[in-house]
Amino acid sequence: MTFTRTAYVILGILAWEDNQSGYDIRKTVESSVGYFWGESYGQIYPTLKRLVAGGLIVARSSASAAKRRQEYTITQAGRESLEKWLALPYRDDPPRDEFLLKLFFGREAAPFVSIEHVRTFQEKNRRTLASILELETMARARNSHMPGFPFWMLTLSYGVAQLRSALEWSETALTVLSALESTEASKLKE
Amino acid sequence: MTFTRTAYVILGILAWEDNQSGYDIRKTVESSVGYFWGESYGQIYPTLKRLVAGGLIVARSSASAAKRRQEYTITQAGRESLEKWLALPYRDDPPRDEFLLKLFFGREAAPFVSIEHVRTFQEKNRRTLASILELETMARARNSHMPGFPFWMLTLSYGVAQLRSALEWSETALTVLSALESTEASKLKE
DNA sequence: ACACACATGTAATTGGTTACATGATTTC
DNA sequence: GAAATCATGTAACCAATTACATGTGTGT
Repeated sequence: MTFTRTAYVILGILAWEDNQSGYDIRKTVESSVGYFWGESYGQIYPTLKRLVAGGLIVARSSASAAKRRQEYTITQAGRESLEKWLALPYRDDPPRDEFLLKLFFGREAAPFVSIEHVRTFQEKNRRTLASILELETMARARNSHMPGFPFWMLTLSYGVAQLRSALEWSETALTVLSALESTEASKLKE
Repeated sequence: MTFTRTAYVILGILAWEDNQSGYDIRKTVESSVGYFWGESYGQIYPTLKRLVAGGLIVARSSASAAKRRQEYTITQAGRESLEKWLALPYRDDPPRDEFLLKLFFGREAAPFVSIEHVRTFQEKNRRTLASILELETMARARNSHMPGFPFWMLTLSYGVAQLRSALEWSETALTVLSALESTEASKLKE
């Protein structure tokens, strides 16, 4: 049997915090690795079945079974499979950043278009940075005893560093672009 | 007719430098936006046909037709279509960074595994940074007169900023991880 | 003669999202 | 009683890569 990366995300999340439903797993993914990894239900539920079939997780109906809720636990085989996968070289998928693409072709558009894109980019990054910082504070307060904590912090500090540098860059980008806009405008007057 | 993003990449590249073949376009993409955008032949050739059918580009056999080579030129309709697309909000596709994912789950693996991943990450980033820097130098020397030049430089400076901050981060990450490794090791001795 | 770069294209597969469908439980 | 959240699942679709297939021109 062969698994997609979703399978290992699920295994990782269950190794981190056990007894979660598909629904829980999605929420956990969002609030832990969400900044750099996403999973959809359309991917999670079928993968859970396959993981059960492969013996890497086990399902049990929740204790308060009123809610038709399945909870999953990672097995020893699951841990071993996760560990093996983690030791494999990570794959970097081909990059596709539409923001940069549109900026690159900026000269084919009206000047304010690129400025608008950079502003949107800036706002998005500000919001993401704020949420990571918040997460970091909460994590430090509640989870600093967990063995996975330092790894979590590393990914957060990476995010913070990247976002801060993106925000710095966007300031200079806006300067460059508005200078460009005014020279464009003065050219039109001539 | 509806086009994928590949179509707009092609239009953008042809607006930038005209009379290119499918093969050329791929090379140009690689050496200009390659750091943040990739295109495969399996995507380029069918898209070229669709763009011709839609009247956004025109094909002509190369002057020295010996080499069975099609060259493409963007039409007025093509420029307009590109401009419209550029003005649309950029979409950010859901992030998926397997490096960060493996790092996040690092505690489920042997300590050296994460260190290895960070080292690989560092080397890749160093190489990419070097190639961007080289590209920047060449671009400045040859293309600084082009109207698209400032936009190009913005994407390059973004890349440089991101990579530098990633490289800084990886130094501290390695420090954290090796500290972790030695405490792990001393725990085993006890 | 061989290898490498030029050049074009298709078919199979992948890996994924989105929309749809359904219904229970909790909270206001 | 309405709305939001919890909860699970499937089907349709999509955008893309990869592998395959083929052949020419150029440099050594």
